[in-house]
Amino acid sequence: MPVTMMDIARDLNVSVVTVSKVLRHQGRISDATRKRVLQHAKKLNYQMNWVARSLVTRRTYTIGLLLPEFAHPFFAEIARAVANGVRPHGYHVLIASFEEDPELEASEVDSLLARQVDGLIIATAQPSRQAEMFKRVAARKTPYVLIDRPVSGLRASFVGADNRAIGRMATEHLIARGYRCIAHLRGPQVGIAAERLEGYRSALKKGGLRHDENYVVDAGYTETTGYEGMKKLLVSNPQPDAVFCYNDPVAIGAMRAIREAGLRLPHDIAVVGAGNVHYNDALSVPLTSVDQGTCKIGTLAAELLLARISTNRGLRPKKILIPPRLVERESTRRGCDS
Amino acid sequence: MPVTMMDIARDLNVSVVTVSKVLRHQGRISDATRKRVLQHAKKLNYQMNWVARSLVTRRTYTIGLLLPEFAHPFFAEIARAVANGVRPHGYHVLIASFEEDPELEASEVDSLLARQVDGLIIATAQPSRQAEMFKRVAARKTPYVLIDRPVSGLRASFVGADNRAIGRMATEHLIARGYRCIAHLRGPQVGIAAERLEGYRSALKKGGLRHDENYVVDAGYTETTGYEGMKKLLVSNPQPDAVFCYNDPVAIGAMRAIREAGLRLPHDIAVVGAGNVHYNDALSVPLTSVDQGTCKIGTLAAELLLARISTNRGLRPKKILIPPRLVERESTRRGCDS
DNA sequence: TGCATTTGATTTATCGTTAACCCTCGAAGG
DNA sequence: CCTTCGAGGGTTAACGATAAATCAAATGCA
Repeated sequence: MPVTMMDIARDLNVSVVTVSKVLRHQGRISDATRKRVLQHAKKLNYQMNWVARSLVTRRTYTIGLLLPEFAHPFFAEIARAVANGVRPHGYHVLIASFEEDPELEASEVDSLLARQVDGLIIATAQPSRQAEMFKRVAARKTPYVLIDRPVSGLRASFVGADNRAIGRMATEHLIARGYRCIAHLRGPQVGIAAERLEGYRSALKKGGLRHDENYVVDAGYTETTGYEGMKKLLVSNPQPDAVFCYNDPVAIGAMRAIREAGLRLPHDIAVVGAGNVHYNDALSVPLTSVDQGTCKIGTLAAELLLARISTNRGLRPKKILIPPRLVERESTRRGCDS
Repeated sequence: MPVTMMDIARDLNVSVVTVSKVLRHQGRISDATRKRVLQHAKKLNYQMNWVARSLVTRRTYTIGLLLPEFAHPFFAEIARAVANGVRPHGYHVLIASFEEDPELEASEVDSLLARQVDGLIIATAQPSRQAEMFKRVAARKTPYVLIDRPVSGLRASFVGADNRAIGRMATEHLIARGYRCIAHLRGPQVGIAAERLEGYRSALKKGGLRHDENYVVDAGYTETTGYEGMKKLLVSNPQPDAVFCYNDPVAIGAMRAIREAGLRLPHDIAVVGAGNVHYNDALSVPLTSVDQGTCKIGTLAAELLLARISTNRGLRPKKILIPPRLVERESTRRGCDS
């Protein structure tokens, strides 16, 4: 029912190809006919049928964005950056979230491939060594870029935070502020958490501080688990005077536990988070946090992917680590209030 | 390069149509050939080319989701609900954000239509009476559902919060808790804010309280503007003992202003927000808020749209208002601490 | 046996565009 | 006058699927 090139062609007594050429600014067309076509197209309010075009050009100008979960502010911001990054180049974004379910993830990847996306950006939840899914993507020669969660042993482009640096920076900050007994609420048993832990350790070592294994407690990645984790830390002896938390929600949970224990923040215990979510300022004690450059991750991933798409091969995988940035707030400012 | 139906057909000495029928579970096919086709398809790792299918069936199984902005938790959650809502029906979501720019919005709508989406879900920023964009959508007979922001005078389906009820519920709650001098930090000059204001007024009236125009102050929709707005309210005479805020960020800003003025919360002034963002619990004084059923908005919009798509016409526009729900926290619990 | 019906598959014609090649006509050049 | 060439188009054949119609062989039924 919508207007097609044929409608224009018929009305103007020219061939469909001529119309197509005009609309693509391609081929030799006289100014006269070009004008007529353009004018009539506008009059009929013609809109390209991208499905038809895609079929023949084999390009959809669509990229797939596969995320574990959108509601999370981190991924939401990435989605935003990706969409804004590809728009100027005429691309659109087909999103899919898989709620941290690896099987759903794989099936969504297949769907996106079937829809002929030109490229994929994935924050994967595939268990390591399970490269089956990526093989299928590679088999189609569809370019893809991993974000946030690297997959060891996979020759693929990657953009993510420098988690070691995050751990190091947070811990060094605490040391610089004079804290000496620094604990860590670590995240779930995956690569990211391990790297942040490693950064924490290396900073302690470099600062000449003893590393006590009791000061590292599993705390998941939510506020609740952070709260629980902190309660465990509070009974250790000696009580830590600072905590580096896996992420901001964990830090928020930890702060609640600290307050409930009747301790003052940051006077008795300082807290650093990671992620720098935008409401950190609004907390009772604004939270010092390591910003992981979320927006940049999305932007760079988009850039990288578009580069892969246009120069269709020859490029070797590129890994980009975004350097973190410390945003200091009240939760680590002992110097100021005591 | 990818495997096509023709590859399968050639290998098996059957026609392409036979393959197509098997894959669609349609038409009469003997068990023998069905099995052969299925087996060979799996062996070649065949994946449907949805672009080709869409061209002939005129259905892309793709819906467009147009949002003013994704990073906002409200819209992020809606996106999530929509995606999860349509997935079981085989649909995918093409997203576009327009950063509150009406012109960009219109151009994105055109792009999505050109990509032949089966339907659209839009949280529009088109100025009222500017239905040009919607006319183009309607001209294509592409079903669409508006969310969150209604457009007056447009015969279109809509799903959103019941803003009058939100204003009423928040205010009634304050009245029930014994507050008598209730102010309102209102949002920007659009429909939503006006309705919440209206709800606020009607609750005051119903509660037999006098309505003082000085108690209604513009406060935008961000924390900063909320902070500024509250400072103005604090110098009014008599000082209000409760504030209903347009949304949670505004409420957070207001709470900061209250604290900075040396007043206790909720003892001296109570605060209610709206939106019930998920970090309200983590604030210094957990914020009472009116939940607007964000998730439900997305889910229902998806449902409604799919219904329009499948029964292609005859349905008259349907407007759904999600009834709000009050979530009480510390910020309005005077009874408890005094 | 003869004719209608069912079964299982094939043929043909799109869907709306683009790629690749072909055609025509007038002007230029020898 | 004949050839050549380029400008300005047109023709034909995909792209990878589905819809609709058709067909041959097997089956049913009187």
